[in-house]
Amino acid sequence: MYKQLLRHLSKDIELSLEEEQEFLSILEHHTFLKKSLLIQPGQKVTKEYFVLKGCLIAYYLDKAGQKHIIQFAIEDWWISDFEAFFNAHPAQLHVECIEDSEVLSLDKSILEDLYFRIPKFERFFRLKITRAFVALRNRILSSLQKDSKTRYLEFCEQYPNLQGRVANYQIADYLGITPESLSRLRKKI
Amino acid sequence: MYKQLLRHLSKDIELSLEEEQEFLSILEHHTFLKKSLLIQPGQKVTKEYFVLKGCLIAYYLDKAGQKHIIQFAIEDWWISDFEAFFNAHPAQLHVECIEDSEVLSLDKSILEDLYFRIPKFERFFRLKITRAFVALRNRILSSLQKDSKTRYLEFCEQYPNLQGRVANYQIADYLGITPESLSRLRKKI
DNA sequence: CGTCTATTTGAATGTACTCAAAAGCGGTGG
DNA sequence: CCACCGCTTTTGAGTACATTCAAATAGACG
Repeated sequence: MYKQLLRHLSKDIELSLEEEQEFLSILEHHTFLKKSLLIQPGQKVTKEYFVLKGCLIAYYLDKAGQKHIIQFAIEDWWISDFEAFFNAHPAQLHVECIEDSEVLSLDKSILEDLYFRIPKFERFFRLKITRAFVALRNRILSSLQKDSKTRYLEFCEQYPNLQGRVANYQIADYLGITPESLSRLRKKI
Repeated sequence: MYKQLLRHLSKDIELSLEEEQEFLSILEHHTFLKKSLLIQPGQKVTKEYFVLKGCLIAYYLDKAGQKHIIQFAIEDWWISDFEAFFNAHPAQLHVECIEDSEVLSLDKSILEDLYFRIPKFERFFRLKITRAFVALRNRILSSLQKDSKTRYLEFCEQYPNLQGRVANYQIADYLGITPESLSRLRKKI
């Protein structure tokens, strides 16, 4: 079960057996049912989550009761309310399971200790956040530049594994359009 | 002149005098006239830039010849084509001075050496990219959630220092609307 | 003063939105 | 196995808003 995470780490850094053990020792394993909330607005966020199995979303619920999905996460993805996590602000987002899920959690202060002891881990998380940054930058570029049909096609291409696991109205929301509009543009394809 | 950058670093990490010297020794100083291009599409991107003075933009030029501004940078900001920089891809963006500017440049491979020698710097750049990530996440959330008037007002609030230094049609582009639309909504305020 | 660029205004167009309703789909219980 | 219920998707009609294109005005700079 932890092999999955070690394989994930090994793409960026090489760890000795002791370092692997040290890392695994600070993780906690959780299972959640569909609709469970890992994070709710207002809470302190001390953990980020690595998805072993299942599917989760991070979303903002506005005053009008409208959900705005910021992130999907399936196997091998990390999820949290990262703003709250990094800046020690109260959460603004919900993080919710949309399938029964299994995750590993990583505590912020324990992780920061680890950074000091073994800088290699700081390297790993720097690379991880850098890639996430680039992905967001491309998402913005895409929304500035392209029409919704193109963005939908790109989404399908980019996240083929999400097909069938997330509802179209959630994809619509992620893309910043209404479910009706998405339905209409899908018909034209 | 380097004090500005050291002050910037000291917000996140504490450096000894030797470490400060070591860091300064790997920087290069450049001055550029308005309209100079620091990066053009297709080039290798080996440097990121810290702005000492002036104002720069990073933008994507699409097939229709339309500019799409991804980032502004003034004093104490970093700018580059970060995707190209981090992933060693050819540049997709232009980075251009919109005022006469003075910058310090930091070479990628030299910086990575430094990370190994002094992990503290890896920490600094991890924190820097993390904040940039959070800012982008908020930009996306804002574009999913809010109408263009609200987004314009937020922009003015968030970057008061850009007032008067960047043209309205550039702000319009950054917000993803046309200059005409921006002009109309400004009239209503 | 004249030129070039940026901003504003106007009118027509189009795209995506809202609201409402129907159709499709899946799961549950009789 | 079928009927029903809730939820998702589709369809339709009317509306609002941003866009395009064109032209006029305003500002900056040599």
